[in-house]
Amino acid sequence: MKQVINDLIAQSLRELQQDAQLSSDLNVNIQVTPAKDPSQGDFASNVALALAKQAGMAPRVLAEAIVARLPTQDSIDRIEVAGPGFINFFVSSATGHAVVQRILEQGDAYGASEQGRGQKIQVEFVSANPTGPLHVGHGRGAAYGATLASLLEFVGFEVQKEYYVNDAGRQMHILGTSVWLRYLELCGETIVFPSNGYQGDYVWDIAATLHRENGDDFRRSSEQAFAGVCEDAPDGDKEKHIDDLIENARQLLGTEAYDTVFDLALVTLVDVIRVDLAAFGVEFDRWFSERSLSDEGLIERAITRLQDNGHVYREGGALWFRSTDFGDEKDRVVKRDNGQTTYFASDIAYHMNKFDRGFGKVINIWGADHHGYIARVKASLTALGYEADDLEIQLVQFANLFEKGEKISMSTRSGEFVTLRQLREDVGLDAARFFYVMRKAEQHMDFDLDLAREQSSDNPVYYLQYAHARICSVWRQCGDRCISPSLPEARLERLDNAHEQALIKQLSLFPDRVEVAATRREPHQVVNYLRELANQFHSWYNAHQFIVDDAELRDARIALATATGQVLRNGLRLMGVSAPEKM
RNA sequence: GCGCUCGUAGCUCAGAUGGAUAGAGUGUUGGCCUCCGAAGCCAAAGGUCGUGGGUUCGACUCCCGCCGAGCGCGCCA
Repeated sequence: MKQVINDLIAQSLRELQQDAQLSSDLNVNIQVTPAKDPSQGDFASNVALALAKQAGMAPRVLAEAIVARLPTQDSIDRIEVAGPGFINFFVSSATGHAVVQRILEQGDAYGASEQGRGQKIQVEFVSANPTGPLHVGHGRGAAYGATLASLLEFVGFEVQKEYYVNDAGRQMHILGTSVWLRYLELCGETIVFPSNGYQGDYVWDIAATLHRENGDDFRRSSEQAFAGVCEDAPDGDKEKHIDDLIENARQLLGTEAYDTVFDLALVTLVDVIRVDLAAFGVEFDRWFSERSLSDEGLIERAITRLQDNGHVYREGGALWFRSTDFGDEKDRVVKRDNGQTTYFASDIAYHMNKFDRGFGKVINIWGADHHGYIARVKASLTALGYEADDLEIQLVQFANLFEKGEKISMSTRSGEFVTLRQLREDVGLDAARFFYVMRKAEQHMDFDLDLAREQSSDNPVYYLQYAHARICSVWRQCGDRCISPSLPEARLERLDNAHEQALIKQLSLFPDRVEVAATRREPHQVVNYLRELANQFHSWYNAHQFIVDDAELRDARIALATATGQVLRNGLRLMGVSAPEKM
């Protein structure tokens, strides 16, 4: 409908231009928005206001001129000029009835579109280091990314969901060594666990598996493990301490055994993460290994390409990428003086690889703490000859967990954190998913555990689900009373009260809101839409009886209720939230 | 110090590309079930949109200064 009105206005403007009432070189962006108040019609446009200056006419005069040239259209009953120069459109009720029909016909597909047809888009999200189970901090990115991916798919994009596994860094070595030290303890060695090691219980679990599968094969004495190691904090350097331990582990175990320990830790944790995410309703199409980049020579290739393009120089024994040429605030090292490539070099290679895989658009969902990397990654893409704007980075702010009015603080290293699994088991999948996407992603958010846990009216997720359950209940009631509504022949013109008209209009807005949410990468728009929809349904439900003796009216109302249920279901599905028939 | 994100009702938050009277939820107060699910509905109260300037027909929205919060500024990953 919005599009129809848009076209009408465009046509009117063309005519005015042909008649030379308007100059032909106008720069117009026609804006049609749903009206806020029924007295202002169904849709409103501010073109006259926006164009008044360019046209050299008073807004209201221009508005009248536009209206005079608007082609007539069955779907529009009335057009008015109002306020400072708005053009208000009153849509005919038949148009609304057609919407209800369409929803019932299209079912799960109502709201879908072809906007992104033929375009490949990648959404990379979560990508947490596999050094421990996911915690609640990762949940927001997971829920946001999964919902965004669903939205993009719904509007026709070919979407690939990817998880970048950081399996090559120092953190992984710290994890591997932490596992090995715990294993030594299980073998009977007495050790003082490094303050910088991973202390969570899961490290013990992996160590136990290691011991079960390998017996004492990897046992070395505590004295050997700690030989020549720098002192730990508080008196020593805890970073140096753990690095020395890693080096000792490598020496004592040899490559093969060391890799066995390392890989067991990696494989176990990636698996834990995969299972946690699946239970959270989030599935990935691909798990991309950072190590595979170097295995396949992609990092060297990326650096060579930068070099060939003349964007690399050597200084102080290291190789630097001159990212300042592309808007970064300082140049970045890609290869250290010890010959090792940096994490950033991997990132360059990874993004190069993404675009080489044919994605027209790549969306990275990052925690807000990574914002400092945007400039350098984009710089590298430009330097390699890619279009940096094809990489879109969506930052997700942290969510602070609150319980009993107090903030819960967390630390991965110490093992003190609420895991995503605990959260889900605590508040339930629906509430967890819903709470995470309820707010705009870049907004700092307080996650109220008590509220999420609450199975009461205070919990917003139930508000939507309750509306859906009520609709299903109406059908059950019909069954109990041996009434079988006939939807296809429903006389929808019987839906004439204000509640019904408001509800129908809201239903008609769904496809547009989905498109806006997808285009602007704002899943919370869907949440807001559904709350409005549920609110309109509840109001109507309270004001009118559905199951009435008048069969015509009854069928019409049940048709509208059913259509509402369908839209609620479609919206909730996008967010990974269930639409229960009873609750 | 520099940079990024943000600041809207007591609390938690919506308000794209500037548009009509700044909106929900929650909390407070008062109503509504002999009736399809009261996990619901209706109403009232609640605001200097952090602050001071600027741009214009019009600013929560754009520009500049200041205040406050979170995060980031490694040859770590």
